Amino acid sequence: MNNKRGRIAPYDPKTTEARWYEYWEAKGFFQADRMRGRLPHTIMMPPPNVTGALHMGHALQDTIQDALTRMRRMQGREALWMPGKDHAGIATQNVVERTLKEGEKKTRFDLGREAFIEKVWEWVDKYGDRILQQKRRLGDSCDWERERFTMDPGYVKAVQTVFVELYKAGLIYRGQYLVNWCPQDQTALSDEEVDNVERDGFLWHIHYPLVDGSGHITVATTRPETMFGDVAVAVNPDDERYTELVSKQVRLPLTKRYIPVIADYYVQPEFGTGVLKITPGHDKNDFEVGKRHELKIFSVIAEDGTLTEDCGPYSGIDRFEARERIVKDLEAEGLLDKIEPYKSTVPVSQRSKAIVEPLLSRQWFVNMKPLAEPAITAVKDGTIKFYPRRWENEYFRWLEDIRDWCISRQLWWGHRIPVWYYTDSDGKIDETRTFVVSIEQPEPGMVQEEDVLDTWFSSWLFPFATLGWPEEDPETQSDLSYFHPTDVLVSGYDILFFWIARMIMASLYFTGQVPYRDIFITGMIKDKLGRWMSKSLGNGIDPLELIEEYGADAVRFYLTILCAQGQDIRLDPTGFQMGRNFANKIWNAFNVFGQFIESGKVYQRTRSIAELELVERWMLTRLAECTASVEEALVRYRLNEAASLLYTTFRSDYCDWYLELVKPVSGSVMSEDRIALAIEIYEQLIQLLHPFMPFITEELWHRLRPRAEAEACMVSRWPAATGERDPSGAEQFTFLQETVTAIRHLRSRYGVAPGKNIEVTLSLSEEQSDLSEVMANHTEYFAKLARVEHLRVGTSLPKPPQCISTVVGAAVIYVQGMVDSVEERARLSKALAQKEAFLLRVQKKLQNENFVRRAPAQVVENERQKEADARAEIEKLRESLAAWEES
RNA sequence: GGGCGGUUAGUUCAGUUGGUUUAGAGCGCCUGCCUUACAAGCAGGAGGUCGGGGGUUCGAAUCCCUCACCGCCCA
Repeated sequence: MNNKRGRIAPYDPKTTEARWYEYWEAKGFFQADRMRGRLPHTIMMPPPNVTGALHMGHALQDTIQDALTRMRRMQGREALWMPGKDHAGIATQNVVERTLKEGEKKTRFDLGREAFIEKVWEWVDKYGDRILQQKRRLGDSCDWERERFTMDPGYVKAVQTVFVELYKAGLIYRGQYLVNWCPQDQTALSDEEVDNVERDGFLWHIHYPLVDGSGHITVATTRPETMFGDVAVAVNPDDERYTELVSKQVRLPLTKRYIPVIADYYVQPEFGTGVLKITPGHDKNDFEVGKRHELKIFSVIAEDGTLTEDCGPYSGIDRFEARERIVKDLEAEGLLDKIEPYKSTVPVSQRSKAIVEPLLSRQWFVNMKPLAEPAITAVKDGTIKFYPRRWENEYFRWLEDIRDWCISRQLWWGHRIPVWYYTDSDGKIDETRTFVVSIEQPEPGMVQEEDVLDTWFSSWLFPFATLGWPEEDPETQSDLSYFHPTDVLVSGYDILFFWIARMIMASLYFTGQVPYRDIFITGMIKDKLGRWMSKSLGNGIDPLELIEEYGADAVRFYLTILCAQGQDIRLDPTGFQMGRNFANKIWNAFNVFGQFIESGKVYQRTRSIAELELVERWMLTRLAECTASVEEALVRYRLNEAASLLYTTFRSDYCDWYLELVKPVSGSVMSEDRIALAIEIYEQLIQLLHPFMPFITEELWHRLRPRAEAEACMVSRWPAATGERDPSGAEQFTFLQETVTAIRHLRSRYGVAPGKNIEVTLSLSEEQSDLSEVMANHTEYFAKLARVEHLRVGTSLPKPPQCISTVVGAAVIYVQGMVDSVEERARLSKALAQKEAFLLRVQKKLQNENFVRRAPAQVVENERQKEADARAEIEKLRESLAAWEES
């Protein structure tokens, strides 16, 4: 849509963004090739789930990874950003099960394992690429040719090899232990997949009658439904209330079973009644107590969460319904003492949100301690560095107290465990014989383990399994030695243990190298109220909608601005306007000189910096400073600093000052040499902006000059930080800026019509005499920037009649032709008061002997300079004020 | 219970090893303007005793202690 003057429409990202991604990909710019013999730069993309859809977290992390990759590529590194996707065991299986149920009204058991897996593959083939397609909209410059799926044949082999190797090394074992069991998904979970959530519950006080008839002992429990698994009641040995009861027998209520009273220091006397029921089959602590006292273990809850057949009339009933019935029946028998409200911590499956049941089960485990130790060392000795550093503590805490990893899952979709069992004559597993760990079937007739591996057991290999490991082929092997270890991992702290720490362990064990040298931990994106974005809350923001509305460049730029060192981000979606407006600004700025560019013509600057005019010298200086700072910020992962710096340099320096001064007046054209410099600076700025806003910069880069077929901004050479500078010219221009701003202030303050020309006298102090000539030579700047028609410049000029004035440092500015003595005196007095207060503070510092003696010389010198400046300014202000008092 | 992070302008956030910061930016707000690149814009402006208290220091938003509130992780 055109604005009121009917000229230029705002920048439309849609057409630009669609065009360039295809171009880059077609030219093979995303591909990394070790044969080019350059220094590599590798980033492993955290592989998104095949079931996933792009969310703000991906958008943020991809923006960062892409910016780093693009910068390194432009700097001449062989930049590999390795993409992939994760098979996501439970998530994917759930999705396919649901569609199966909705579509064919069948369960996976109706289909059987093989047919079901076939269905999952169909689903993955159809929808699995969705998220990676979405990532292309962001502009991700990853090497799609290398894309890997954690269920690719080669990857499967890597996972199996890892299992076999770890088993051979004695680090994988099978055992019967109390595991976290999710009754909903009907699988075991690792400790990391379980959250401990505080819930409102009750503490039931239940009488357990003493067998000798001498009364009862009262047990306090939060889980009465597990009582059929009780094997003892326990008291603290030091608890005198119960000393006499120890080793007596009690009758388990609602049953005829007798169980002993035991003494164990695990019991806290002050909790409840000081008597606990011991249920080793359904509580981890009780399990330990049971082991100490050599008690039996009863499982009374089945895999589906119902009570087992050992529970008499309650068998087959769901554990929570059974709880209510048991309590009611206890009450009926007069065995319920009381019910207290109680906040208890319950284990909840992160995925299904179902309450996890500790269940005795035979599973596969990894002994983590030996793997953890080198991983700790790698961070302690600085081989791996965390950004921000504080995540080290979290990392160490987890690794130093690491527990064995339950890796088997009772699922169908995933990496089937490479273990084989002998069968008996009925074809059933022969439990009397041992098993064989092997990738291939060791003997005909042997059957493979039914369980699959935890998805993270494949993800933890990602950095090296994607680069060819464990193939012996020298071709793929050299990719591994060239790109691994990778340079930096960008990820959120939510998967620090699940993935990041485990990758370090796996890479160290299997390649002898760390997987990456730097770990950049991003904050998490929350909603405006600081809540996690979730489907159930409906507070999620879809990055694709944002891209639709603002453009990918705008979304990326604003996310970069927000991504300060690991802080969580409360996202206000209206903020993306900033990025959109900035893109529009970049677009329009091009027109200033772009309208004069003759197509096919090459504009080459002929003047050296010394021959340039003042604002041009200043701009080149600013550009050089900006370039150096951007690079420094990027290398330190301070992307937000780099982005804000570019924002200010482009918008304020380049547009508001430089372009305003070099653009031709209406009707005339721009000189070729001016165009050449405008292009030169603009080109460098958009190159620096390219990692953050790849699309618009690519488009404009091509408009600046005739480009050869294989050229592109994304593979252009990163601007050198050692640009031409003119510090003293820059300083002179800075003074001019301050003067112009002061004049504008007066104009605005006194309501001078914008179109009205004014007459100005600039009176410099004797010390500023060198500025006098410079300012006098740039009256045109004052005319353009502040509509100063007549500028008189000199040292210690007298105050002209009929004027208002202001003070900039030691200089006085008089704007002629207007008077408002009341306003003027008020304004000058206020300025004077402020300056005097400032001077006082500075003087106080300087009068302090300790300060002068102990502060660094440069700091003291600065303060002295401040004092001198303030004195000069105050003097000028007093003079101006005095002039008013006289009139 | 232990650990970590946060508290800065109306709001969302920057602020590096304590001193070029007289604490900045975006959005919002006020005033004026369609000034021939841009109203998704320009110019000017208001607005903060940096959560409270104490300490270290010549000097603290920044370091230390303590308290309060918010959030996260672990048990």
